[in-house]
Amino acid sequence: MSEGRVEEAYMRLKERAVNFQFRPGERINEIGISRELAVSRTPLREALNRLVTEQLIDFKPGHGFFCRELDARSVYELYELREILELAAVRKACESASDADLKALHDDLHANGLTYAGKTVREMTERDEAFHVAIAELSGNHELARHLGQINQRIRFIRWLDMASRVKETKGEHKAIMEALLARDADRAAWILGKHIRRRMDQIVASVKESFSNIYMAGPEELFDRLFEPQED
Amino acid sequence: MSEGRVEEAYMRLKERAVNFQFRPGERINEIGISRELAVSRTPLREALNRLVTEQLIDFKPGHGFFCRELDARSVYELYELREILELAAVRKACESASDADLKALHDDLHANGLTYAGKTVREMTERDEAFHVAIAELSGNHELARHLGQINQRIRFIRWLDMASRVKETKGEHKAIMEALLARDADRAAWILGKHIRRRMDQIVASVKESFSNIYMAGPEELFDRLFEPQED
DNA sequence: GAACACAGTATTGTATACAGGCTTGTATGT
DNA sequence: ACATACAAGCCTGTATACAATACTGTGTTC
Repeated sequence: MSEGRVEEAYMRLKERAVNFQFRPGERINEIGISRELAVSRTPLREALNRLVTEQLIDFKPGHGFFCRELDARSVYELYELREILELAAVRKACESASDADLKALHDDLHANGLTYAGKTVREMTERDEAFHVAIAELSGNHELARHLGQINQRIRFIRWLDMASRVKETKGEHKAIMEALLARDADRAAWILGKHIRRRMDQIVASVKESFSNIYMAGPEELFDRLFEPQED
Repeated sequence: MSEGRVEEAYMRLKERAVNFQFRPGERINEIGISRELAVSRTPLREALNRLVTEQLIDFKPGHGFFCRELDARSVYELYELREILELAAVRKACESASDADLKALHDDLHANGLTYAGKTVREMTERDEAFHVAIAELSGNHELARHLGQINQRIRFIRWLDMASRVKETKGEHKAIMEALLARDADRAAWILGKHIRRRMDQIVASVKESFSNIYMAGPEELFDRLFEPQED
């Protein structure tokens, strides 16, 4: 027993589903994918079924599995939900995180999180998400962090689109949030974080509405791997 | 093609997993269950895999599927998470729910939600959860309601335990929350709702810690079907 | 030219078979 | 009495086969 063909298929399919390496609405051909992943249809379908409950894959009985579609409304709701969870998390973190953990996050942010020159959009988005999830973990509520993680999976593609134009502000805002955290100023931390999340929500939603599929068609891979220019400050 | 053996197995297994009709930690014998549900192991395992990502079933590669275990810490975190989501929802509901929807919820509460005499614990817990989910839906954020629903599944068993002794207060508190909602008084609604959720969190967590498995052993079915006494007021 | 019918093909849904690991019970030895 | 080793059985993990359904493209008719 090789202990994990399902596990591997699950992770690789999740990667594809999160990144929209399938086209929205596209049917997923089980035979084709099973050949690509070198597994039979049985573990493949088990993995797909896991992704269905995470809403990363759609399933229509009698028709098969399909790539999810993201509409503007869901994106809006998911951002709203993200804001709710993150604000609650940052307040709890201010209350109950240990000094050592706060310092560790601060040091990590300053070591890796503030320079974007020469980094790819993909890398910066990863760092961005990691910072936010780290705050959620500092709340001490692991279930909260888990649900935030699930939400993040579903909007990661959008964050990529957004990050391409938002790196510079992100940097300063993360720094400000971190400082408020270190000062254990819950109101200020929540205020900055809320602004940070809501900031371009409207633009994001609008861009989903009109250009989501276009952008996808243009080839997302190119975008993710694009390098940032050297930074000024 | 009968369009849904997986679907049916999924729902029936979910019912069992939510209600702890499997013992915590117990391995789920695929052959046995597949006979009971009259399906083969293939769709059964697909359904089980769905439940794994909902954390209603545990999976250990190479060992099979197991009934989840609920520890006190998770219960605490899930209650905390529930409070976060419900408070945010009730505030949004105060802002943006339509008068008609508010009135509909009010009428439904008064028609069905306030009498417990002769009802079973199961029925009252259902009504309780339905009221809270209805508020979440009134927020207009369907993703929020969905995540709340997922959290509720995992703590439903605990709510049953709790409801047996808490019906009377529940009734009054629901009424008060509904009134604050109708008045669109977000602060008051959130305050009451928060108290309502937090109220016996400590006792609940304590009771999980010591008596969860005992209570289970005693036969949960008996508890769920127990009738309430006639009410005084 | 458009709509419809039909046949052939592709694809899903499920059962079953089988190999390999896990578990359990027993027997043996200390 | 306890621990350990071994063997038998059980169960999981996965591939494959097959039936039933959905899809596609072509030809026919109005």
